[in-house]
Amino acid sequence: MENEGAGQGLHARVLESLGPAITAGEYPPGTILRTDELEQRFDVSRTVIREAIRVLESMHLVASRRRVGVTVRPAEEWNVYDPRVIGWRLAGPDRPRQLRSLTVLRSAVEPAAAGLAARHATPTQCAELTEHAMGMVATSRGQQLDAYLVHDTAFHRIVLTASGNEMFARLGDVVAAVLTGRTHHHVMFTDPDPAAVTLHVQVAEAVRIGDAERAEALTREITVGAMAELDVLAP
Amino acid sequence: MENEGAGQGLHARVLESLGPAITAGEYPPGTILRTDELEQRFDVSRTVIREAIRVLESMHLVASRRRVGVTVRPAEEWNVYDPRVIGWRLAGPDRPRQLRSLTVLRSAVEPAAAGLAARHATPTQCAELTEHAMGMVATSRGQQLDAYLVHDTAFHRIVLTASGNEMFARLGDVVAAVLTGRTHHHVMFTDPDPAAVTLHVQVAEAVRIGDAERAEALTREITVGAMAELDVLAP
DNA sequence: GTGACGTAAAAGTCATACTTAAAAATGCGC
DNA sequence: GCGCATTTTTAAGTATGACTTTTACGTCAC
Repeated sequence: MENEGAGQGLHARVLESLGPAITAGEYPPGTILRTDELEQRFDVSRTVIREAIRVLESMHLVASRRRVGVTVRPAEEWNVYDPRVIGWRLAGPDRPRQLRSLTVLRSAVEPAAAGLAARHATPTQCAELTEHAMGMVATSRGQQLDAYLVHDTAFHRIVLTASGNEMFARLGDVVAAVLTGRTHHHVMFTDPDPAAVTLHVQVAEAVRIGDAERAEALTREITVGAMAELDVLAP
Repeated sequence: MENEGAGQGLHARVLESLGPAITAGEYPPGTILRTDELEQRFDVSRTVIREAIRVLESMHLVASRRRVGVTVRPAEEWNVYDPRVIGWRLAGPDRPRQLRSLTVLRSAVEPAAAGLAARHATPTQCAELTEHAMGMVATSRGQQLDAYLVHDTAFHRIVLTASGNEMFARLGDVVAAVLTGRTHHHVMFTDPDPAAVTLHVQVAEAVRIGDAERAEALTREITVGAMAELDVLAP
């Protein structure tokens, strides 16, 4: 996930404080925030608070109504595909749930993307794919998890992009976040599953020769593995 | 798609003017919008413009930099999952492309959702599913496309919700938009494909008895049909 | 109790003054 | 003429006070 950090400007600072708090459930649905209260709390002007509120509103995290105030909306109404919302939830107490739902999404999307990639990938993309698969092999043993992760995320990002579907392509950050989260939460000592590494190599090959069926099936195996892995860890 | 229309407030009015224009490609990437110029154009105060800009910025449609202005970002950077962005693009010249990419997304997600629904659907949801499948049968003949559409969208929305995955559930609006768009663009005279109607009935049944494999396979058939249908129409 | 009405509270809007960052122009030494 | 530091300038960012609009809520008459 792109680290926008505190962003620039005061409104971003307010946003980076309220956003995580709301998505963490610190303000139950229906909670009312008053503008002038926030003004004092953050010691900034109305302008700044209002702009932050507008952004939260566009994420459907809050709704602003006259004579009432800014009310926190229930989680079911949030724009859960907003990269920032995803980032905040991954950083908060809802992390396990979020990681799980994203992995399920990934399981649905990535096989389809791989199938399309087999048809549409450019020679360059095929080459990069093979390259990163090789990189994964090279770094799959001996505590090189960070280097491995770089190749892994790059690999999946390329598959999603090569699918030629813009909606798939924009999930690259999400997948990267899941993979990163997985690695850093996992037993950082265990080397990656050799079977998974092999699968990646095979996917790269299937995409290269344009075998959509095979690329899809192999990718499905990868995601099934990811789901299984999550089941072992999760509560 | 939820018709937020012009929303309330002046900033929403500005947004509903700039958003569609940008997503329609009327301002090529890199185009610079100056705040005071917009102020005059819309005859509103700085506050209003700034709030609208903040929202566009949160959608990654524009980036605001000091001493430069508000620059329009390239389409690859847009938050294409934002419901409003989807709505704007569906209403603009990019409609065919958008409809296509959403249908592909749907093809990936819905079968998986149906599989999960077979495991997690509540009795109530099963009942509703059957009810709407019946409704589709009842309205599938004799120019009742509007009534049919109501059942169709409800059906798919329930499947997505019943999957128990929040990310899937939030695609309900998207699927509804695609179905609606399909119906209203299509030959509004042709009755729905009887095979598709039957498939919906069978999906409802599979979900009811908890046959995940079958629910997934049948839903895949539905989405394959939707893709094929699109291929016939599209340029 | 119900309905009309008035009040007040909070968001929304506007205008203006001021601050800050950074692009661009300027000037200086070499 | 070229490179680098310095100043200038521009447009966004912030702060503030005055005013408008919507609307929840309490009041009063019936």
